[in-house]
Amino acid sequence: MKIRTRFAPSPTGYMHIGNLRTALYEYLIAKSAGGDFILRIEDTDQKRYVEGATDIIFQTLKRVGMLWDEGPDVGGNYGPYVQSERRDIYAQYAHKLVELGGAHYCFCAHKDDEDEEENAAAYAKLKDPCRLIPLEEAKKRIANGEPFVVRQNINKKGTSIFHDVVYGDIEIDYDELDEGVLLKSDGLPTYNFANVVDDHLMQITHVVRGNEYISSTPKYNLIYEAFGWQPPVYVHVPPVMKDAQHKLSKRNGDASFQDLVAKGYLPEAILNYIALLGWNPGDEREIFSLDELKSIFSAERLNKSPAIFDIAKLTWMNGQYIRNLSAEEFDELAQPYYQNLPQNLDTKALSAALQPRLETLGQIAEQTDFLSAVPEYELSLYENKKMKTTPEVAQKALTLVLPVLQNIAEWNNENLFEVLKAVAVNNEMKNGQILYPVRIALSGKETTPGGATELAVILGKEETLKRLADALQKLK
RNA sequence: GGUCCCAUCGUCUAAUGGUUAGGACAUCACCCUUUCACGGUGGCAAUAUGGGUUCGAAUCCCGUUGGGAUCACCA
Repeated sequence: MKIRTRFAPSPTGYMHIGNLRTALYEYLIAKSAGGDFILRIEDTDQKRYVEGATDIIFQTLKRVGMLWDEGPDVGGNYGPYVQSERRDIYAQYAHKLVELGGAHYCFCAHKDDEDEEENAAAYAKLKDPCRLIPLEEAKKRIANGEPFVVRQNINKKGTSIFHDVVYGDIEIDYDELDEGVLLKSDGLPTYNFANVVDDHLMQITHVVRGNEYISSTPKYNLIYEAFGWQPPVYVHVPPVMKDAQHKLSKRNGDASFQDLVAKGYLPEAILNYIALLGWNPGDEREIFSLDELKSIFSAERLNKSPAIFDIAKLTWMNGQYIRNLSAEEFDELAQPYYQNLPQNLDTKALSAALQPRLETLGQIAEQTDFLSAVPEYELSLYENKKMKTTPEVAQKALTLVLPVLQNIAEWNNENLFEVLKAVAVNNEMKNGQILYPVRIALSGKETTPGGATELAVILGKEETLKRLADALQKLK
């Protein structure tokens, strides 16, 4: 049978990292076996619906290259793929489930908000009195327009056992299960019902979801059983954590996928990193493209315990991705970050200097701030033990360098370096005694992307000479 | 609280009864070097704990401790 998995997010806002990882695993389980990956939007909670959230889901998946075979926009044979458009289907199956003895109608008034939990506990533990209402009578009340919900029946006694790919066999007593609402009074299903009906109707073979659903899985199996349906293979995954105690969540202001992209992380690197958060290939490789993951992924290697999201390692990995870019690709990705720089810069040279020095594109700003204008700096910056420089040495160096650079034949790194080295030799100075002051004079910073000659190339002849002259003034 | 789940360096993890417990990030040192990086070499660093089982346990069993999840007309 063809493997079919689905990513079924609620459109409640930004795509967070845990969600994206779940989607990745779903995608990989399907694609590593030549199966289909389906996108379904679970918008049955109108209160939480956020405008535009669906677009973010589409864009994010496309951005990382996880294309879906069926979904709201591309269609498919099992649509619609938006739950709010499947209302009639759920109602039909809910009534059918009542007929089959798997659920009952409940007319207890629902008090909004406040005591919701106490409210629910009362029905769940003491058993809903509405269970005793004869079916015929219940139908009459419904026909009369009385508001109702459909509540699951938990009739079984003893222990439920199910198998999970990650956690193995799990046993839970039926006593622990409560008779939750399957169809709300607004006519829409709860997750508990919608996911079962949809997964069956859409012929989903593998259900991947957070391990917080483990304890309610027996309830879903009861529904499958009542309908005579085959339950899917379950793959419950542990959460992605912010620290040892807390899940990563947007509530905490933790970074979402788009936040990371905005900070200059590459989508490919983010995807690569999160794949490794709870999974490993069994050998020591760490850098993978999505295509490579497709060919080596195996759900059996998924981990049971939560993984803490470590931005430091992502940052390192992002640096690896940046370095693996071709010079052209990097230059193109960097362009948006060059917007505030002077017009006449040699950005090719700038990109070449930046590429090996960056871990995120967002670092471009701090690395290039001196290009617009030399920042204020103390003369003590010319002091460097290793280079054997002092402000006095610097003054001498710049005085010697200025006329030489004015007459240089061609303004490129090779020439500049040769010429400056010659200045050092001719004056019995160390290379560093010439080059270090030049670099400081050009940048006003202790650390820069590139050495003296590279900065000179980036700035161009005119600006370089101007900055050297300015620095000399300052040193006098 | 009941129930379920989890537990290897600071972090991500490997080792499915026999390894000097391996790798990566971070960190530290050194090398390279026109600063800083990149790159290279090396160091520090872990089986939560107590009992079993076994010739032999990170690995299997039990307890303890710690952590998480769940107990909604949210998903």
